[in-house]
Order: sequence, then structure tokens, then C-alpha cells
Amino acid sequence: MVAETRERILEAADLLFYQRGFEATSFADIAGSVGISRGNFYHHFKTKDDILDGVINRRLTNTEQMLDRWEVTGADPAERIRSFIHILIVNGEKIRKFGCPVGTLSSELAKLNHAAQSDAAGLFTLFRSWLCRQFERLGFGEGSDELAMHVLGRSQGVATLANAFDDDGFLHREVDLMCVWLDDQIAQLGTS
Amino acid sequence: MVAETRERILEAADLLFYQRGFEATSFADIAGSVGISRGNFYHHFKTKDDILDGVINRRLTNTEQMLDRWEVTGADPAERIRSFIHILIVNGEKIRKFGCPVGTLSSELAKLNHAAQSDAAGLFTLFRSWLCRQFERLGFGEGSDELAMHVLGRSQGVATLANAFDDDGFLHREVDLMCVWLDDQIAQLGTS
DNA sequence: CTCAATCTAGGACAAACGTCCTAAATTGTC
DNA sequence: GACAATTTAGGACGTTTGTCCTAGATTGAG
Repeated sequence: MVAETRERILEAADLLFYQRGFEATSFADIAGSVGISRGNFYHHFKTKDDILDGVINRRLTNTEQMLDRWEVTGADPAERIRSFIHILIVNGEKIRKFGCPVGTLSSELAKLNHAAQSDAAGLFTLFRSWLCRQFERLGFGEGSDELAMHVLGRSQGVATLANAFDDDGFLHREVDLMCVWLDDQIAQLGTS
Repeated sequence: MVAETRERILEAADLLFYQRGFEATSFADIAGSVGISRGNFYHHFKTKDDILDGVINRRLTNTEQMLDRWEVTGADPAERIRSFIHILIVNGEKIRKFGCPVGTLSSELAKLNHAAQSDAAGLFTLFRSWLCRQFERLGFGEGSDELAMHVLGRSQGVATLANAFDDDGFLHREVDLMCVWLDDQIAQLGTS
């Protein structure tokens, strides 16, 4: 089944791009990881950029599904935002080892001047829009997008430093701070 | 003069590592940028890791000098912290194009499992210790290091997102927010 | 069962990589 | 001015890279 092999390739490439980076991952690495030949590989993806597109689209789909799930499971918008903040802890081990999958890919592609950089930034946009919607539901109106970007930025910074210093305590402290910040924002909303 | 050639190589490598990344920059790229032959190049640096070490040490020295300068020019510790926060704006154009030099290098080396990753993290430590010292002078005592890490993290997040979205407005808004946060911290310090 | 379409394996290709070598050119010292 | 040490240029090396090709294996439709 072509779809299965394609998916196995994308899964392996996704992981390797995250753990080693796009540039540092070769065709042979991915093929070896999947256990297929380079020739078979080429039948599914003509160029390295094709794999990158596939991986980004795969991540976009998976992220969308995750956000949709949170939309259902989260009791209220504030709780949903807290779910987002807590990915930092849920994925803490990976983040300390490899950083944030979204941020590090976006940074690398920006440096490579790669055409797919804007597609990778689309992953950020997915989170940004979702967070914005949650803030809107909480009643923040026009300021919602700026709050969404603020949360996104804070998360990125925490991921970068937790990775650089391999510091789990910092990660937890900053997650707590972000939750306090969120409560403050909601409290201030009531007093205006 | 050997020192001059060495310095010219390091300067070119520093810039290229920042703009394109370490892995994506080749010996030929650096030699071509300096205008010397690869053979000459090899006389100064035996391996690519040697250049990386040289670049990191160069950055460490330059950063230390910059922080020392701020120690003199900044009127008070709070003003000095504001100088730090405002590098985001001073280097705004570069950051939107290539991200933060410290954060992106650290992330890349972490993914490559490179031995020099901890050296690169030393650049963060330089800023961290300096910021910590400023907070201590302001009277934050034991909490100073956590505040330093918080500022460092916020800056990293702002740089990552400003780069991903090439967004100058976001960068300015977040710098303002960080200054407000700083004033709040100092104000709260007085009321306890 | 047949045959066309699809999938797979493995090798070939030029280019680029980091590394190393040799031989000139330049420099500094007596 | 002579000579040793340093600096420079440029090519050679083995590997790895992304890409491409051909031929056999597998699959599915009639």
C-alpha cells in the first residue's frame, strides 16, 4: 500500500527533522530509519523539499486535530489555554533535548532562506488563531491576538532556554508564571 | 600578520554561522567570504569544530566587553536591564531575518549533539549572570537569578516569533511589555 | 490466468563536503 | 644578504550528498 509507506516515510522524516534538523538529515538517514531503499524512497518523494512539504503538512494536520480535541475536552477557554501552556511540561523531556519542533524548524528554514519557511510559520499561525479564539471567548475582544502572540512567545522562550540549559526546574517555574499571568489577565478583565 | 588573518576568518565565520547556520556553512563559503584559499584556511583552523570554538570564544569576548560597557554607561541597574531588553529593537532587523544569534546557535548545536553546545550555552550564562547581578543590586536577593532567566526567556521568545512572522510591531509591543513588567517588579519590591 | 500499473531494490552520477598535502611566497632574525 | 619559520595557494583524497535510472517484484483489474 503506497499510502502506508508514504506515511511511514513522513513519520520517520518528521522525527528526524525534529531531532537532528532538516539540513542535517539525509535521504539515507530517513530511508535507513524506515528500512527501505533510496530508490523506493525516490518513488514517493522526488526531492528533499517534497519530504519537507509532506512533513509540514503532516504536522499541520496533526496539530489541527489536537487543537480540535482540546476544543472539546477543555471545560472552558481558560482551561484550554492552560492545556496549551502545559504542553511544555507534557513534552518537557523532548523539549529539553531538541527544543520546540515548531520554533526550531521555523528558525532553521529562515536561516536557509527556504521557500517552505512560511509554511512552517503556518504551524505557529494554527496555535495563534486557536489561542486568539480562546481569548475572544473570554471577552478580550480586539486584544485577543496580541495576548495569543504573547503566550506563544513566552512558550517559545521557555522552550529555547530549557533546551539550552537542559533545565527542568526553570520549565516548571515559567509554566506556573504563565498560568498566574493568565489568571491576572482574566481578573483584570473583570475590573474594567 | 597571522592574528589579523585569523581574526578576519573568525569575523566572516561568525557572520555566516549566524546568517546561514553552522551546518549549512562550508569551509569554501568562509574562505570565499574572506578571500583566501582553503589551504591557507586550514593553516589557521585544523577542523570545522576549531572554527566553531573560535567563533564562540570571539562571541564570548565581545559579549563580555559589551556587558562591561553597559555596566559603566547604564545609570542604574534598572536602566541597564532596559538596555538589555532594547537590544531586541536595536538589532531588530537582523533578528527578524536570522533570529537571535545566541538562541539559534544553541538550538542547532543541541540538535547536532555537538560537543560545543555547552560552550554556546555559556553565552546565555554571560547574560544570565549579568542580569542576575543587576537584579541583586536592585534588592531582589535570592530571586534574582529566576528574574534574570525570566527576562532571558522572554527575549528569546520574542526573537523567535519576530523571526517566524517577520513582525516588527510584535517586537516593539513585547519590548514595551517587558519594560512594564520590570517596573511592576520594582514597584512590588517596595511594598513588601 | 494475463497483463498493465505500481512498487521496490540497488547501483550510477556529478557535485560538494571536510580534510590533508606539497610547494611556492613571504616574513622575521642574525 | 642568507636562512629558517611562517604564511599562502591550489590541488588531491575519500566520503557523503541529492538526484536519477534501470530492472525485477508485487499488485490489482479484466
